[in-house]
Amino acid sequence: MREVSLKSLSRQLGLTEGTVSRALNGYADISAKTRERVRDAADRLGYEPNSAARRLALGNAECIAYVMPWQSTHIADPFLGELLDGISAVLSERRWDLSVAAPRSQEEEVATIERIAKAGRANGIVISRTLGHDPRVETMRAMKIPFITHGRTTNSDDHAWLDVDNFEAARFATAHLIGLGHTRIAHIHGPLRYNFAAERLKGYRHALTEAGLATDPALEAASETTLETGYTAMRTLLDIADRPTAVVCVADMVAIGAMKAIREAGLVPGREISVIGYDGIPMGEHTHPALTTMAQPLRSAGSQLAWMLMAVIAGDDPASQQQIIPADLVRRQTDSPPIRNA
Amino acid sequence: MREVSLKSLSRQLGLTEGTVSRALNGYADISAKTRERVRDAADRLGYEPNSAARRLALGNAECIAYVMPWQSTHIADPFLGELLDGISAVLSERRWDLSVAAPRSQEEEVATIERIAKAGRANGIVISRTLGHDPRVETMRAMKIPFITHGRTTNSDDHAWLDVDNFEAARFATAHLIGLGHTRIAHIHGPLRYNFAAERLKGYRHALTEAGLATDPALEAASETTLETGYTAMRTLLDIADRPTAVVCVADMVAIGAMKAIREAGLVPGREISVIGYDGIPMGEHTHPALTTMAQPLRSAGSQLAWMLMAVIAGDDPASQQQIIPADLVRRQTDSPPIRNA
DNA sequence: CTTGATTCCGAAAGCGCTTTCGGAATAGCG
DNA sequence: CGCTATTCCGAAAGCGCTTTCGGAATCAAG
Repeated sequence: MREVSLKSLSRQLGLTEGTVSRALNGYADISAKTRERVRDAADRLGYEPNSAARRLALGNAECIAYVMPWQSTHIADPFLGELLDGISAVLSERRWDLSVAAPRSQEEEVATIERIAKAGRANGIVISRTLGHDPRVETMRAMKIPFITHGRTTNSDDHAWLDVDNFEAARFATAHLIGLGHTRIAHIHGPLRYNFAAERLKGYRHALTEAGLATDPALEAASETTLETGYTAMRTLLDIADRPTAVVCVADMVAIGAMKAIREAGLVPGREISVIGYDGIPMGEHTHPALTTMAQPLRSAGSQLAWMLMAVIAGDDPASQQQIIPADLVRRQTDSPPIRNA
Repeated sequence: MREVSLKSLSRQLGLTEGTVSRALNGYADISAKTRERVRDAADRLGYEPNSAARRLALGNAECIAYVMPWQSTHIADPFLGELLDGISAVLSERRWDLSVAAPRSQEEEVATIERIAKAGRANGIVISRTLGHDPRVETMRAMKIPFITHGRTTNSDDHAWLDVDNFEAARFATAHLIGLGHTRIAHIHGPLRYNFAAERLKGYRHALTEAGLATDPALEAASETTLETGYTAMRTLLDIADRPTAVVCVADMVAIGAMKAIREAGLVPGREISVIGYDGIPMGEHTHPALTTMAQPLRSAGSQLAWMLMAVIAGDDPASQQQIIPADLVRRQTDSPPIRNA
């Protein structure tokens, strides 16, 4: 199997490389007849332009890069596949590539981004799990490379992003519990350097205040977005004197961990203590009892991100590519009015 | 921020591009002094060679591609992150790229591989979830592009692969249950086109035969590798006349689904019916009761695959890059002797 | 001091493709 | 039929880097 190049193709057709190239790329100065002839031959021989050569000549990487967050907790992210799938779907339409980098520290994250930008490896970058103040965003800004973030930062007026309305989601979930009659509502929040975690905490507090309830530091417990840390966070919440009758969790996995702690305390989630998760992972339908949660449409996030980034690359104002998606309450079995004697 | 190129760098140093290039690449015909001088300047200015140009000149993509399996069930794979992380880890040492493609059908899978090979986009390809007879393997063979598969095929003597000893793992799990005294042991298997599923089924049957027990088609139920299908498979197993007292499942998610069905039938997993999963996902520690499973070290699979593929790319005989990893029984709470009156 | 071996760098070609430019062949017009 | 406007393709430059080759300068040896 000899590599079929532009040279061999053109020689076989009795044309110049330039002509064949223009025919393939649909230039108007090639007659319809020869264009057909060239395309047929290309298909037949399975010609595919060498990507490095094309990229060099075009000065275009035809590639976007996804830089994974380095935190190890993120590695088990079940959404990664969907995200990549979504991005890849829109890229493949234009035959662009998706390159994935997995930095191993925060410094490497920044270094990776710099290298991608300087080497012209990609036309744009997408990152997720933004921090309130995110050094990655700073370097991408400095590098002047198009980018989009999955999640806002505290200062993201001028760049492209796709985010869930975290504040509103947490506020809504909390208000829902208040509506059910709860007054002692706890919150297990994520690491507050993550903007989504900080926003959800704010939303939670806002709902309390809004309803005339006092916020209580004892009712706020920290966790990572893992089952284990959700479990331990819930245990501390169970130990306090005036035990909460409900808890809103920063993530479904955290909620599942919390449910485990609740069961171990001899209580049942959704009766003595209501639990609301966040994410809408499939597993939530199958927990015992089934988890009530704030679900967000993740399936489309990847393609959405890709579309928006492509627009920025095409020259659109990044500030015009900002989109907020709502999260919906999915009521299952872990939310109910508080029990009188609890 | 003007892109710093070889030209601008060399001009600034009063040297030729060729000289600078050789200095940077450690050629011996450059004096130590100028080499230092060049490297300093390069670091200072943040020079990074343009990747397209480098690749073209080198005739080397410095990149390997991971082609995701197209099955949607796989998209929620929690291991994807670890896999990519592992691959990326070894690639980044050599400053290679990892490119990810997500085909949307079986035809596209093959087409994607062909395009990668023809366009010289990557030096090698890794795929996972191999089928017994896998068209992807055929095309990679035909394209003569180095590749490695995560999982064997029925005919994989001549290519590189990394695989778990599926047969032995299933045999061992089944034998373990037999050792506990079970005689009615069911198996929920995965889609048999997947080689791992077929192998595990074989191992299960072998263990029975080995112990002088008869295999019973009624005790073999099919599922995907999802919680839902595991649930429904278990329900059919619960309905048969002479109910099994134990079940070995093709995957942990399947086992979790099976446990749900068992609980719904008013039985408790690990008492009336023993359950053994496969994979060793973190969630298994937190199910209720905790899931006994055959665990495999997945964390290192990615880097292992990458190392081996690199060796093949470097010219090693693919047949020399084959590795089998064992799965270990992790006993938790769902395996126990059968109950007398069950 | 001459010759030959080294050391070190400049010059130039080339990787495979795209694109601009100019000119030969054809068509359109009076 | 001659002239200008079009149509279509060939020629050539260039994308930014690597690498081979040759030659000037330096060195050691005679």
